[in-house]
Amino acid sequence: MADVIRIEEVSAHVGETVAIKGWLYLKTGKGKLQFLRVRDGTGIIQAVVFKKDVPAEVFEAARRLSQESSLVMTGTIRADPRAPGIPGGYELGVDDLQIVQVADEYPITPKEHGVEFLQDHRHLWIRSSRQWAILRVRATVIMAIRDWLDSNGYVNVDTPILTPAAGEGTTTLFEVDYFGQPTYLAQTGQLYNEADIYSFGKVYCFGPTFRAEKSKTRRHLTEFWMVEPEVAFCDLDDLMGIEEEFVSHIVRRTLEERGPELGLLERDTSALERVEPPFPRISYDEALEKLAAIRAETQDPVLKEALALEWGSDFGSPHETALTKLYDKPVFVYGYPTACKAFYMEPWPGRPEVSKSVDLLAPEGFGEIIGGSERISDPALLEQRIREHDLPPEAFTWYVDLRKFGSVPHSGFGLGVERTVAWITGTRHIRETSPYPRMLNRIYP
RNA sequence: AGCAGGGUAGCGCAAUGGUAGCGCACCAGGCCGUUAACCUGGGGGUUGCGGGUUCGAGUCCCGCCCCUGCUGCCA
Repeated sequence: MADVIRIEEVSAHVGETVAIKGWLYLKTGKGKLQFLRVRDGTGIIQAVVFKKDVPAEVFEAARRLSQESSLVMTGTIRADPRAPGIPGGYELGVDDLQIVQVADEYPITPKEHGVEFLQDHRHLWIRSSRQWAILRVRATVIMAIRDWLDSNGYVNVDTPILTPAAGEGTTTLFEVDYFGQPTYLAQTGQLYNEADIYSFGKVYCFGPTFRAEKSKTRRHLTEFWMVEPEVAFCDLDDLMGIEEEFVSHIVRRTLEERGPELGLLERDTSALERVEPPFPRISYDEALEKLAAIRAETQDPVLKEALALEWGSDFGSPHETALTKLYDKPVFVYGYPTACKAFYMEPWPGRPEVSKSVDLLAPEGFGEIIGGSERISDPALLEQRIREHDLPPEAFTWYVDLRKFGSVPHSGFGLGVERTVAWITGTRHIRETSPYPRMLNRIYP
């Protein structure tokens, strides 16, 4: 039997007789000619079955194939500019064809479907070319994340998912019964990261996090993946430098390795090619001024109302969108009011009402993909903040301990994988960037 | 949680209070280069659930369930 090749590598096999194992994605029959578009997991290729070139039973088999039927084809690869596929431009002239299974009537057709129907069939929907491309990009983003961190001196030290107390008292947590003791699914690994830097210097944790927020928006999941680097002897400026190198690397790797997928998604890659350091850095105060200016200019009363903001409040979605439209690459906003941020953030020198925090907002209206800060290094101040936020001091004894044994300025951030993939792929709703998204009202399949 | 929109064939949609229809998918037939092919024919319905108004309800009224979009919260 001919060697089995992967569609991804088809250009290296022109003129050869090969075998391809896969599933029928689409069939357009034409009398004595059958066009089969076949997926194998690495791409899609058009296979052509001519009645005069194959035995009658092979042609009959091709005619019987239903969408998603599994098959093994043997034939010759040829270049043909008419041929669709990923990558396009090549097709298989079929000599022989074995059906592995004729699929039952497949519910997802090439036509339109509603959101609920597609989500109910997520186990099948992931085969669709758009979903396939997004999830391939996701895998590359994850590889680029690990690659950059591993090759820049970060040690991967994963943090627990079952935790005894809230990481950031503010958000709602999923409670689980841990042998009779109430325990929570982690919403961040940051506090443990802060312990780990005192052993390794630079660390990151990477895994799923859980937030029981009743959010129903295009940018929220209740279970999402987050990578959280944490660095000793690192201030807020250093942190922004790390973030822009890190994010630029992720984008560059995706452009290098997932061109066909981004093409299928019709992503404007010129916008991604501009993502190189340095990124603009604006303070919260400057951002407020820019928003006020946009607000003064707009004729749209709805937007005018949505952009109203007092000093001291955190940005909402409309503010982020308006702000990022001013730039053609990701933008840092730093120095948020202390009152709207977590308890552990270092205050700005001389301005206790401002924290040494920084968010990174993705361009084109995709919004926040990173949240980070310099952490409090003084034990007395940290204890004071725990009291001010009404957190149970006994749960944070170990965390305060870290400030007593060689405390140093340190900073870290969390990057949301799904939001980053949504931005890079140009996907409007975050649910398509997770293989099996968990949301308010969605836990199946 | 708030505001707005929606639920009719497997899927996407239509239907002044008066015989529930169209496209896709599916089945049968035709077609030698299709790009979500096309042509001819065919089967397929408890109109989300419960009550009410009416001679008559997919359509109007009340309650409930579910979905979508946006906002808040955040990555």
